[in-house]
Amino acid sequence: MPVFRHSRQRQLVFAYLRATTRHPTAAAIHADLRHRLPRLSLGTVYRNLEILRQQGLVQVLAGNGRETRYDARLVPHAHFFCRRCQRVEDLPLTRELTRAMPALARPGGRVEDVRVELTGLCPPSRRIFSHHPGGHTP
Amino acid sequence: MPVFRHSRQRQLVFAYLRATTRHPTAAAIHADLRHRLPRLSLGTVYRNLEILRQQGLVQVLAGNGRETRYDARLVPHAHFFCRRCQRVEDLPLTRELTRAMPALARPGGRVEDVRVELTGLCPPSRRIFSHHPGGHTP
DNA sequence: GTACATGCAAAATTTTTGCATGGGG
DNA sequence: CCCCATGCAAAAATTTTGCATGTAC
Repeated sequence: MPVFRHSRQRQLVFAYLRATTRHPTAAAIHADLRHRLPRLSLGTVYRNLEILRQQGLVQVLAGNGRETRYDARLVPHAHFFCRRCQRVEDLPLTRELTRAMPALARPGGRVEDVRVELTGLCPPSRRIFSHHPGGHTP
Repeated sequence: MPVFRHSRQRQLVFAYLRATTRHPTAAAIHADLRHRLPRLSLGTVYRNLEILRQQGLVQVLAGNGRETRYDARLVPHAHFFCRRCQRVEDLPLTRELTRAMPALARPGGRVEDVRVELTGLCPPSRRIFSHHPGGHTP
């Protein structure tokens, strides 16, 4: 296992993720960081995200859509994907759930990560949907 | 919303998913079904998976790797991704958990799908890992 | 007969990688 | 100094789509 260094790029990617609550894609991170570091390449963003993930500093959100999203919050939490506005929202996980989930796995293995993802409509999006004429539930 | 038809291809894709426990990727489904239907195209597999998902007949697994995997089991269950052997295994979800999870969401929205995914090492893979010389925990 | 579905191939999208060069420890 | 990291561009991998034609209803 290599000894990872602290490059400016890696620090920026990590700091950016820690500071946002938007669960950005790699492309979004790249676009935003380019304002500060114009020569930053998308490949470098991907490479750093993968390294940070290996270190357990970054969580990967798979989601429904096709782009992978990233998150650097350390406390265990779930994610809510709104299928209309495409936003991802953090949800607190109860202690109870946090404890109950690794226990689902077969004994003898090793659980390294737990992911809870809900999909649906967030409250504002749901309101918009029900105001639409032509809804199929009059 | 279109009135979906029952084409041979769609029936095959669905029947295949119902019969397997391997959580295959679109490419794997295509490869296997080609033995029965040589002219089946990968695009058609993707289109049908998307339609079946809209109907709630197929669940999409996001996982860790880059390919999306599919599942047609109807009972609520979790998934365990082994990072070594790359297999995906079903885990039963307790009634309690099944009920507790939609309740995490903010009231006023609508939860349409819940996904629980664990990542780590399955029991056989963990054994192999600990037999490796050079492990860092002597 | 109409609208949905398919095969095929091309395009679009997302992610990874090879290589020469730069820089942290 | 020695690796690790970067930028850049090309390649790979995955998913979507346009179009002519087929087929379920």
